[in-house]
Amino acid sequence: MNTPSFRNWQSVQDEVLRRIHAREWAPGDLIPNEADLAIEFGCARSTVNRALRSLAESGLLDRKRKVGTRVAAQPVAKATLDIAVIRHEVEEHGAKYGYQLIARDIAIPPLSVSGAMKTKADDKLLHVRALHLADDEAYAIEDRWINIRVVPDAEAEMFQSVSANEWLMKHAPYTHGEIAFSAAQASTGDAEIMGVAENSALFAIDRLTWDSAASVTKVRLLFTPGYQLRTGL
Amino acid sequence: MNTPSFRNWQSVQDEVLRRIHAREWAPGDLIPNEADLAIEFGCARSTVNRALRSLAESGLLDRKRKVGTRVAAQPVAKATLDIAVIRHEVEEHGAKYGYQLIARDIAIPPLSVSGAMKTKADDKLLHVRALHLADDEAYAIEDRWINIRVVPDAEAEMFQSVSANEWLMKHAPYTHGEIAFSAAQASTGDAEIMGVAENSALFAIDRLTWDSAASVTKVRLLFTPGYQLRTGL
DNA sequence: AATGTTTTTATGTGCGTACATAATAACATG
DNA sequence: CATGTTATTATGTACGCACATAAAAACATT
Repeated sequence: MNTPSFRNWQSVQDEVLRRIHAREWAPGDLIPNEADLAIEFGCARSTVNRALRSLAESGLLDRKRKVGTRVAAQPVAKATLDIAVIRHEVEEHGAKYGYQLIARDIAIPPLSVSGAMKTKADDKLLHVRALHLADDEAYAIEDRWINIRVVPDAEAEMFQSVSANEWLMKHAPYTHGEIAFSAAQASTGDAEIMGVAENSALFAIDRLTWDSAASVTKVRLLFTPGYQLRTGL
Repeated sequence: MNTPSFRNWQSVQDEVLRRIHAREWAPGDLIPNEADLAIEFGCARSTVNRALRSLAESGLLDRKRKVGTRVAAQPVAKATLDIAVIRHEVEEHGAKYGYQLIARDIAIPPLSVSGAMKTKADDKLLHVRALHLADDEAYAIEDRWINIRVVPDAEAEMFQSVSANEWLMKHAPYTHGEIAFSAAQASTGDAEIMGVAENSALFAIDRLTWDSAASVTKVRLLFTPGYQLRTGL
């Protein structure tokens, strides 16, 4: 067997993928070590390392020091979702973006919110509710609480024409966050705003972002029926 | 200012993150080039490269040859979801996993399925419907079509005790796939099987996987109300 | 047999150099 | 002036070496 010499990490990766896929290396199998592969492929070990590391990151390989590299038995499919600003999402679909502020006030949030955001139960937060439109039709309802202790500038912003969704992206950095996807039934009020049947199944995204130890904002986005969040595998 | 010498790529990354977060490098800003940063940090350029490349992969930096590296203006939040085998998902919640086959037959699928799977309209596919349980309660309904031309072994498998979800992971490799998340209303039949109210809002995952140019399987998973798919940011 | 210690081994990472490549800027040419 | 050509520059990556580190295996000790 001649070795056609794999000079770059991508081609090494492709060859590894081919072998996994052709079942030359079956799920659970231990594959040769980096040094041996480097010799076989006619490249440096670091090149093999780059290829395998990247495959491990995407969940296709399991690597352990001293033990070796094995093909993942249960290739946990890792789907990476790009959560963009809603305006961009709409415009990328080729639709005209629209925005309407529904309500804006500073109030003491329900305990579920102050609890999740770890603010004091009697701390006032900025509460913004808005509607995002695509081609003049309801696209998503945004219900957001903003920690004005962390983002004091938000108090001066009326969110009449710029959505909190977009404003915060620019003005409030965050260190980490949590995101959850679920399905929810449209409440009477939401159904009316969106112009859909009551109890429609809505796609919901709940996001909570943090700046170090302090919560920045908590938002729930409810999308009109038919909305799909898609990605490749 | 003394430079405390950043010896490994992680600490370089942390320092870069700190500067971005502290707005020393604001969104949209061009940051110093790798060579300069390497000098400043007292490490090799390759170490800086590793740190910046990784940040670019996670969407926080935009890099272009010759142009340089800039802090992403709209840090597109990339959420990576781990889509595991349902049994594992259930067991990780500390619940007892259960499985029930609802139906299994070989039939001509509706056009929506043969169209998406790019099989001939009169090609027969293996159709499996099953219920996944957690602590003896309905967890998710699986409705799956399998391309028996691509996975002939599936024809001999009855899926009485092993779910197609799990069996395919082991026996049918795929090269790529698409996944979509949405919300759906429970049909009368599904509601009855799951023991939930009709028209409940269910979380739906649709997945279509390919082996090169041939479709392997198309599946829709409907989760009982309350289900959440979560991850960090 | 149970426990602690040392060796071995495969991955993880750092370094410095070299060259490849994309995109821009500077320059030349009709 | 418009257009084509050539430098310049920052990232991208390959290479070979060195050493760090985790984990298992081999060995020694009680």
